[in-house]
Amino acid sequence: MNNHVRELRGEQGWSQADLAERLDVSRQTINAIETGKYDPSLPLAFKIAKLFGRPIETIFVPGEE
Amino acid sequence: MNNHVRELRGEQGWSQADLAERLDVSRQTINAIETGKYDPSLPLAFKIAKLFGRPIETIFVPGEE
DNA sequence: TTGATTTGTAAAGCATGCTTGACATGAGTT
DNA sequence: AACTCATGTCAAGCATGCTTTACAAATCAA
Repeated sequence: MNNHVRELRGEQGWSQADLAERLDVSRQTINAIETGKYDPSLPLAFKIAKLFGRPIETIFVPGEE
Repeated sequence: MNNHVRELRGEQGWSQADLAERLDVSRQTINAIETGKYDPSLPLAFKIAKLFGRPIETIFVPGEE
């Protein structure tokens, strides 16, 4: 599952630590998601989508590696 | 996290076992999601949304218990 | 070049998602 | 009554998501 978290974070000028704090998760979790180590849980995906003001489907893209 | 899986499944006249088979998961997984025992993973949420032809946000509703 | 920030990564541990197998109950048949 | 199907639930086990701590490498400012 590919995602656009890094680009969206970059648009806001946020570090991984900044984003982690806003989502109330660890910085390593953000890094793991951005580097494709694993997918977020559904609740975390919702928090990410809400923070960036976009539908989940426009941030996370299944089927890609 | 609340969801409308049971209603959507009912509209199609499918049993939990039917839906499980279409999603390639166990019947117990469907039952657990419908009864609110846990949320699906993000990949499974995508499969459910695709099967019912609706956005994830219209099937899963965070913030409710 | 030194120092501060950012990112990547690793290990160990706990929490959650999903599996198989099994059993109980209720509704509808025959 | 006996049978079948759908649903709920439990236990044990494996896979994944997330945590903290820690350290290394890259970037940029001064």
